[in-house]
Amino acid sequence: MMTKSGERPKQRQRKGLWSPEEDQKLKNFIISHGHACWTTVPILAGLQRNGKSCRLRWINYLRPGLKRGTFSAEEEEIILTLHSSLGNKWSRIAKYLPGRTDNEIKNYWHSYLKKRWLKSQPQLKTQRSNLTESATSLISCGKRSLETETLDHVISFEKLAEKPSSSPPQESNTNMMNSGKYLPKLFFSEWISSSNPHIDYSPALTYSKHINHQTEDQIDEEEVMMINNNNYSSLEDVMLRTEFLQPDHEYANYYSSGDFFSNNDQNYV
DNA sequence: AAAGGTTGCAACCGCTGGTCT
DNA sequence: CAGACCAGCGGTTGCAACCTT
Repeated sequence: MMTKSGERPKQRQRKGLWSPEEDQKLKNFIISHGHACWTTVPILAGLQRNGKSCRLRWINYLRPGLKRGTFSAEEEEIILTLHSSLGNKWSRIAKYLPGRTDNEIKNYWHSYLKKRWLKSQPQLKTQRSNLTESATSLISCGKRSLETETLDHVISFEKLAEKPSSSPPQESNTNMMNSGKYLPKLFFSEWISSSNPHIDYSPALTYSKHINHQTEDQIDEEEVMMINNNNYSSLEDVMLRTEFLQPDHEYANYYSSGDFFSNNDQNYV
């Protein structure tokens, strides 16, 4: 008999931090058997955990190829750029950061966000208060936290505004901030609907090309025009269109495919 | 030195969407 | 078609480590 969540009746399942022994058991089991069904993994591996917990532990901690330690400036840029367009879609952001997990990125964002907020520049405070004020009336009816939701986008926008020469030639970032031309679309991008592929993400789209490690020469004029004219329907369209140019492309797919079982066992000791 | 506050991060919880029967 | 199962996602919580007073 199974519960609704697919778990077998508990024989007192453990919670909390994982011990090194549990880690080893899980790691050994998945290396030798894979994980066809997570609900059966703890049973077969002899762990008093639920499948969800095992999955999370594997993905966030035990999976091979995970990067540990602080984020590089480049990774920060990628997160900020993608977040400004995608919102809190951590798993989607994580796809562009090989070796980083959605949980890690999410945690980093919330830590980073506070620092940025405290360090924020005086001239942006007015703009921020205007933004949060206008946002309050729209968001107050929702269950989501105004501080986290609105701030996320304000901070993202700050980052975009700071970029020195990455703005589209026809309009400076400062002007974008002041004119408010793009603000509502970007600021409320997630609030409106993060799943809507037709939302206009112009500023982030324009800036997104910089995270692909490409020089201007590598982006042909047609693509620049398409981006600036917003002919892509979403940021992912841009990313998908360019990701095959990235050296990390195979690396990123490698993790999502699970192919490491077949050819990367030498990573284990 | 100790108490209280803050930060960072691992893990849990509840929800959603896809798949299967 | 409906319901059950399951994986995955994002929000939230708990707690240890660190910092401040």
